[in-house]
This record gives sequence, structure tokens and C-alpha cells, in this order.
Amino acid sequence: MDLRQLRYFVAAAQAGHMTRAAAELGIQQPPLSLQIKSLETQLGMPLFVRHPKGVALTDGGRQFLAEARRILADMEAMQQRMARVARGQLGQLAIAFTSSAAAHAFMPEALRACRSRFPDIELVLGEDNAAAITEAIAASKLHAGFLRVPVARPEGVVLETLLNEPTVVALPLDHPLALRPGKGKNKDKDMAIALHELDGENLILVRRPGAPGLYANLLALCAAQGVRPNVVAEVDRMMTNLNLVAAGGGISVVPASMQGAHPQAIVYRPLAAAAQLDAPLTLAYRAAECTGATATFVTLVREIAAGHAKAKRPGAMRAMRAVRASTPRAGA
Amino acid sequence: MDLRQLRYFVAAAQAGHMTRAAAELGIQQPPLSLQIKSLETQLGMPLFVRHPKGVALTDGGRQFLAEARRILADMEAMQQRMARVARGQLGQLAIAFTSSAAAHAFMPEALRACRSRFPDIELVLGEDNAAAITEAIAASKLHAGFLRVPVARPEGVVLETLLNEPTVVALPLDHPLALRPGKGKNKDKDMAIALHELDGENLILVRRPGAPGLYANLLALCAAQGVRPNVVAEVDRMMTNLNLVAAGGGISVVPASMQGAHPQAIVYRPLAAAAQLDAPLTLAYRAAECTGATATFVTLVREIAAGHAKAKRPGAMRAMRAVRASTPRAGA
DNA sequence: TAAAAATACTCCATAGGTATTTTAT
DNA sequence: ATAAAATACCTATGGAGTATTTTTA
Repeated sequence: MDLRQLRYFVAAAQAGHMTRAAAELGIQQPPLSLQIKSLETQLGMPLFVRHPKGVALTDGGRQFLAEARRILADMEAMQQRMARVARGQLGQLAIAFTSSAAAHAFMPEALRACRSRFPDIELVLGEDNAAAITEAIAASKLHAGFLRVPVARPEGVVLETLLNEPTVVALPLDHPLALRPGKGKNKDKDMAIALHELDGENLILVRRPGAPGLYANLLALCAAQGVRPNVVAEVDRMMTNLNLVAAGGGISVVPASMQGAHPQAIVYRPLAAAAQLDAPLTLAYRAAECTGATATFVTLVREIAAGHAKAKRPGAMRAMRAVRASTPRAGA
Repeated sequence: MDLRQLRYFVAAAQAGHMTRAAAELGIQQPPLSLQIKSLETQLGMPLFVRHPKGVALTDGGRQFLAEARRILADMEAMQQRMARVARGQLGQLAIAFTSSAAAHAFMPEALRACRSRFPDIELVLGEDNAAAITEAIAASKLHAGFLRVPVARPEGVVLETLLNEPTVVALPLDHPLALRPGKGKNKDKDMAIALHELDGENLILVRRPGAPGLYANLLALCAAQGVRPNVVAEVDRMMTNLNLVAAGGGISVVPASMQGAHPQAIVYRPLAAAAQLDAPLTLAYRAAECTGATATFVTLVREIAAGHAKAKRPGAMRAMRAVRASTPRAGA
């Protein structure tokens, strides 16, 4: 019993007339009659009573008509759904992010946009460290991930920088570097902290075993310039880091987007070397994934990132001046 | 896209291996690969990623696997249901009865038995007169009906007598025939009423325009013997009839199974001519209907009728003696 | 008797088989 | 280097077409 037979049967039942139904189906009457007969044999019962001017359903035929219609409709609906899957409008996406990537307003915005524009793409979210995320993507256990700076790029995984964000130094309110005032028109520049000023400072790092992330760059830069900060703590979440700074446990270097945290307890200052310590927001996905929901998602995220860059760069300059003044590259 | 392709796809997805799946399907690998490729073309997306030691589902393939499995399972379940329809274990039955047929305990018993032994046969019940029922059966608007004595038998309708029941005379408590006592060992016989005793009596008939039913026989018998009862009322329901008798509006002749009605107001007496006025309980159905739920029902009803006849004839003799004494044929 | 369906047959599209090549690790 | 899938080509089943017969109201 195949779908063609169901279609033929439904046509015959609706027409009540083999010849007419055959015409509607675009075939001749004999093959239609043969298919119907084949169905009747398979089902072990007559589906039609043959009248001299057409055919009429038997009781069993009526039951079968309902079943056949249901299955054909289901098949049709299934094909519609699969077409949406192929177009990347329907499906499931497993997406993970590092805690530092999640801190940026971009990610929730992107996810919200995805949910509203593609309500039939089900987002399954998780948080993990950068190495775990890129490996999971390579192993097809994740579709995409948001990171800052990845340790390594596994084979077949694309890392795409969505936007760059300057880093700032987070200082407890009473820290000497925080108390140093800016003067006159060079105020901004004066307030910026030079890398060598971190020498000997108690530094708190956000670093998980497998995911040095942003901080590898900072430590590398310090090492290159002979600056030796005193690493007093390694925590696993950005907020823990800032909580420690707020409690006076040390200073830290964080992406500019973290500046909203502990406004009464933390002072944020631009870092003179910030140009080399920009915190990128990175999207990771499988290179092979050029179709389906993942492609939809990547495209959408790129669009939103482009919008962000355009909207933020000129408009946000005033608000960001204090931070960005020392990083003219970012404003160019 | 046909069911074979779905089956092939599911096999390939489950095996994760084209060659193995082909073997399981009893075909060779190339045709399987071709069918899968055809599916992928139709769906506009890859279903598998080809690895050197097998194939793995893509995201879209996983979605399609769920859909394909659902449809195949649905198809399977549908065929199971249709097999039950063919075997007459599943379906709908439209059954009607005349009010006089419904009065006999047999009908509810038969319907109860049907419901309990074939719970998936849905019974749609209705009440109508005999002519309407037989015509509806001929027109395939009903599957079966319970009647007493039909007026006419439309072409293609089978009438099968399930059981014969004697008729009794229903008399108001204070009617002279009711007051006549039986004497000694001939008590039963004395209490029986001879047909000629109905001469001039006020007789109430249950008769609808299209369905003379039982009463055609009674009137014919009276006419043949020159007995002329005085027909004072024609009502359309057996209970109306007995209500009138109870109210002293006249006498009537009813099937023995009506004897439970108005025990304080009606006296039932055997009719000497009862042998010729037996009230049959008749099952009507379409002659062509030799399969499906109707056949199941007819067979079941026949079985129950046979059980009734066996159980009632010897066992019920004592209780029925007063009524049946004058109809030795019925006891033989 | 006049429709509509069933039967008889012929043909061809396509599913399936066989042999071989390509691919990916 | 090897196993698996893809490709090429051939075969044959069975679905569809044509012509005709049978059926039934």
C-alpha cells in the first residue's frame, strides 16, 4: 500500500466516479480501477459498491477515506515542515556561551532577535568555557557559540569576530590609581592607566583551567613589557571577579561592557594599552554548516553585529569617550 | 516522495551505514543510495553526512527521521485498524427499532452484548416505524433494525425471525373477561380468551400509517372468523396503548413480553388463537452486507437469539404456563 | 440499452541489480 | 590502504496506456 494508491482512492471516493476521478488524476480509468482493486485485495474488503453510473463508498470505504485523507494531509504538512527546515526557519539550535561573552548586551539581544524573527527555531542554551564550546562545535554537539578569545581553533570550526570592545581597568574606589584625578583638557588621557602601572598590583583573573580566554593576552602583553602584576586570584566567572574588586581584593582588567557592575564600589579607567587588549566578541560555528537553522542564525547574528557597529561607533562616542579616548583606533 | 523512500531512509538512519541498511532492506547498496539522494534532492537539503565508515544524520536528517518514523508508524496503525474494520471488529452501526420490538428484553440484551464483546463497534441507535426502518436499510442509511411484523420487504433487505413470542390480551382490572375465574385443573384453559370473545369489544391498536405491524395479523384473523371488534383507538406506541387499557379505554392484544406494564391496572390473559398471532421479533439487514460490522452484529444477534430460545423454552415454562397453556405448539 | 467499470494486452519508466570508480581517513 | 559511498550501465517489475468486453439499473 503506497501513497499513490491512497491518493487514487481519495480521488475516486470524492468523485464517486472512476472515469472522472481518473481524468482528474491525469491518468486513464483502467489503471485507476486496477489500483483500487489492488487496495481492496490488500484490505480484504470492498471499498466501493459499483453502480452503473458511478461508485459509492462502502462502510469500510468510508473509514478508509478518513484514514487516507488524514495520512495524506499529514504527509503534506510534513513536507511543508521539512521545507521550512531546509530554509532554516524551523529546527533546534544548541548554543553555548562563555560567561564573559554573555556579559555583553549583544548576546541576549541576538538571541531575542532570533526568537522573535524565527519563532520555530528552538534555542537550547548553555554556558561553558571557550575550549569546551569550540570542541563541542567541532564534535557537532553544539551549533554555535559566543566566546571572547578562544584558546585554539579546532579543525572545521569558524571563529568570526562580531565586534571589538576595549578593555578597562577595574579598581576599588580607594585605590591610588582610582584617586588620581585628571587635569584640564588632558583629563581623559591622564586618567588612562599605563600598562607598567599594573606592575606589582594585585591582579584578579577570570580563568578556567581549559580557557585562559581574554587573560592570556593580558599576561602575554605584561610579560612582553616586563610588567609583573601579582596574580592574587583566579576565579571562574566575570561577576566573581568584579565582586572581589569591589571588596578591595585587587584590581582587574575587564571588557568595557562590564562597567555597569558595582558603580558604588568600583572605578573603571581606560588602559593605555587597550588597543592591544581589545576584547573581541566571537561567534563560533561549524564551517560545513552552510544551510539550515545554523546558517540562519549566523546570518542573523552577523546582521545584528553590523547594526551594532554602525549604531555604536559614532553615536556612543560621547558616552564612551572616557574609556575610548586612549584607543583612537577603535574610533577610526 | 513515497513510503518506500521513507522506509529506506529510516533504515539507513538507524543503521548509520548504507550498505548494512541495504542488506537489511534486502536490496543492494546503489539503489538505496540513489533513493536517499532522490530524497535529498526533493527536500533540498542533505540528510546525511558521508563518512568513510558510514553515514551520520544531519540536523535536517534528524528532523526528517522523526517525521518519517511517525508517518510510517501511523501508516502501520492505520492498516491494523483497517484490518479490524475488515474483520468487523471496528466501525459504526446505525441500528433502529420499532417501539414494539424495543419492548422485548432481547434487544437491550443484544445491544449490551455487542458493546461488551465489540467495544470498537460504535452503535448509533434510533427508533422508527417498521416501514421507515426497512426502507432506510434498503437505502443503506441503516445497517440493521429490530421489528415485529413488517408491512413489506424492500428489495435487498433480509428479514430474519429471531424468536416468536405469544400474544396476550390486555384487559382493564374490572373487565368481565378479567373477572372470570379459572376453575380446578382446567383453570389455565378457562382463563384463556377465545377469539370470538373479542367480538364487539373496544379494541385499541398500535398502528402507524406506514406500519400496521402486529395488528394486521390480528385484524385479518378476526375478519376471517367473522369476529368484529370495535376499534376505538389507534395509537403509535405500545406504551400508549397499555396506558389506555389501564385507564379503562378498551382492551388490546400485546406481545407477552409487555406483561410487566401496569400490573395494578391491567390483567393479562392468554389468547386461544395465540398460535396464529405469535408476535415475532425480527432482525432486518441488507442482504448484500456479508462482511464488516453488520455481519458481526447479525451473527452475534443470531447467537443470542439461539441462546434465548434454548434457555427460555424449557426453563421458563412454569412462569409462562398461565399464558402458554393454550398454545401447546409453543411448548412443543 | 447505455453508461461505467472490468478485462486483456502492450509499452515504458523506474526501481533494483552488477560492475566499477571515487572518496575520505 | 581500505572500506564505504557514488557512478555507470543493464535488467525487469509493474504502473499506465489502448482496445475491448462485461455489468447493471
